[in-house]
Parts: sequence; C-alpha cells; structure tokens
Amino acid sequence: MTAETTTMSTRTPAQFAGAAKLDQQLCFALYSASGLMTRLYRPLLDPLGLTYPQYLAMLALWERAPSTVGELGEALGLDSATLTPLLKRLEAGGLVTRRRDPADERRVLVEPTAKGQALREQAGSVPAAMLCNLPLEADELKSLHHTLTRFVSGLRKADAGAANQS
Amino acid sequence: MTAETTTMSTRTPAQFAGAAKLDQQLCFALYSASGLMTRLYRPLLDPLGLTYPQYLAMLALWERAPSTVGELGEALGLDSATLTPLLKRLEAGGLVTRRRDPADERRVLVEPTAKGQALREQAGSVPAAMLCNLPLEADELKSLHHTLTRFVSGLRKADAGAANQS
DNA sequence: TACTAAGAAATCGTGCACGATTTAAATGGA
DNA sequence: TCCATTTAAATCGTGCACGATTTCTTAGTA
Repeated sequence: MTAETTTMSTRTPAQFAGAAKLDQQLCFALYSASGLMTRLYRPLLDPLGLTYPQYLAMLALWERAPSTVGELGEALGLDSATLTPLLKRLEAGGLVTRRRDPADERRVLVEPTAKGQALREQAGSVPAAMLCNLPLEADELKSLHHTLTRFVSGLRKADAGAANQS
Repeated sequence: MTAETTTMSTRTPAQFAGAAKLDQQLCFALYSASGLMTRLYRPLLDPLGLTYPQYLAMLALWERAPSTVGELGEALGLDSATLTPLLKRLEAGGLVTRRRDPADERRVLVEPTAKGQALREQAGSVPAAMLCNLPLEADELKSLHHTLTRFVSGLRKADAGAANQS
C-alpha cells in the first residue's frame, strides 16, 4: 500500500484527516498481517495436512476434548456455519470423530482420534519454526501481543454489544 | 479463547513452552483481530453496498486511478485470482470500469465511475465512525499501528523470500 | 521473420467466513 | 400433558483467498 506517501484528501475535514488515515492504516495493517501470517504458516502446516484454521481447531481440541461445536466456536470466534464443514474435513482426514452427545442430542461432541493425537507430536515443532519467521525482537513481539490481546478483548465486547442490539 | 487460563501442555518441552504459547497467542490474536474488525466494518459499509475488501479496493482507486489489476494487487497484497472477481462485482455495481490498456493489451485498467467517485463522499464518515469503535486509547492505537507496520513490512520481506525460493 | 520466453490477467478447484434460514432437541410453563 | 420458546447444529447462498493452470500479449533473440 502506498499509504505512507498518500497526500491528504482534499475533501476530508482537517480535524479528521489524521485520525482517518491512522484508522485506515491500522485496520489495513491488521488485515495484511493476518493474511501474511496465514501464508507463512502454510509451508509449516502443509506437511501435516492442515490449514491454519484447522490447526487452530486441533490446538483447541488438544487442550480440551471432547468439545462441542459451540465450545470450539466460542474458543475460535467462529460460528457453526464455518466449523461444521471444517470439522467434517478433519473427520474425513481421520483426525477427529464427531458424535451426538447422548446426554443432549442437540450437541455434537468432537474429539481427536489416535491419529489426531499423534499429529500433536509432529505439530510440536511448528510454533518454534514460526517464531523464527517473525520479524520483530522478542520484547516487541511481547508488546505487540499484549496490546493486541487487550484490543481483541475490547473488540469482542463491542461485537457482542452490536449483536445484542439487532 | 481461554488462552489466559490455559495450563501448560504436559508434552511440550519446557524450554519451548513459553515461546510456543506466545507465538500461538500472537498469531491467533492477529487472526481474531482481523476477523473482528471486518465484522465491525460491516454495519458501516453495508449502507454503501461494499464489503471490507471492496472498500479497500475503492480506497486504493480513489487515491490512484486508473490502476492496473497488478498495481491494485501490489497495494492490497492480493493476487489476480482474488481481485478479478472482486472487481467484476464492483463493475456490476456500477462503481468502476475495467478496460484493456490500449498501449499494452495484457493489462486491464480499473477506474472509478462517476458513481464510484460519488461514493467517496459517503465513505468519508467511515473512518471516524470506525475509530469510535476501537477499544484502545489514541496513544495505544498509535503504538499498535507503529509496531504492526514494522511487523507487516518484515513479513512481506519474508514472504517475498519464500516465494523466490520455490 | 519466426520462435521462445516472460508478463498480465483470467479461470478452476478447494477451503474459509458469515448472515439468514431450517431442523431437531430440550426446556418451561399453562 | 401439551405447546411455545429457546438452544444447537446444519444448511444455503454469497463473497474472499490462493495455488495451479490457461490464454493472450509483448519482448527478446537467433
């Protein structure tokens, strides 16, 4: 993006110009960073046969299984329309099982198979490899992570509020 | 995500546990932040008839038109497989025109229509409205933006390097 | 002039993401 | 008990994203 060299819009009120540009750049930077990171994960995850969202789902399941679709959705910030087909693909790959909860037939319990558990060992080297790719110093990463965590937490509240209004 | 309350994995070698967790959380935080931001933009962009990627494309075109598909791709970090259908939708909505460059028939020039230019006025209020939604203080936003910009710049280099290797 | 190589955009197939709707199960009264 | 309400997941339609391939154009070169 040529954002740095952008001249001020001639129509934007002066008092908004700075803030508007900052906002645009921040949101765009988040958008770009997210996409670039997914791309950097690809060569690490391809050998495991996982996409990045699938990797996130497995991480969640390795920490807590069985989980319901709803619990996974809460953990990952995704809804059933996204998770159901993703989990079906993981099931087709033999990594998880899906079954109705006998105690509440509305729920679906998802759980890693033996193969899915075995994958955890292979996946163990991913975070360290990924860390090597990240272009900031350790303290900067920590600071970025800290700010982002507060940011996400705030956004989630705003998002929940917006959902309740409608 | 229950990341804050996550207990340490019992299988991860101790010396990697901290770094691994930090990495996972940072990447996941970026992924989450990006998705949440797109969601926050939706109510602002819906009245304009734009999605967030379409809004980004229009921002780029308002700054520089005509642009080729390749130039837009460079600016937004997207390839022609993503942009071509997106631009066709903008064209179908009457916001841009697409035509082959007479000087080089390989290129396609994209340019806002009068309607696309008019939309710029309406879109002027979007950044300020978005800014109100963001949950951090101005100095924190600035710091986040600064770190993210360096981060993205570094990731782009890493990504370009990876592309050249293959 | 031909012939190859390089470039730009479009196309194809797969997967993620979500709003809106649907189906089915559980819950809470009248 | 019966029925309305709520809840959980699945489904449908649209749009983004990208690797791989294809088509067409331009450039370079024997």
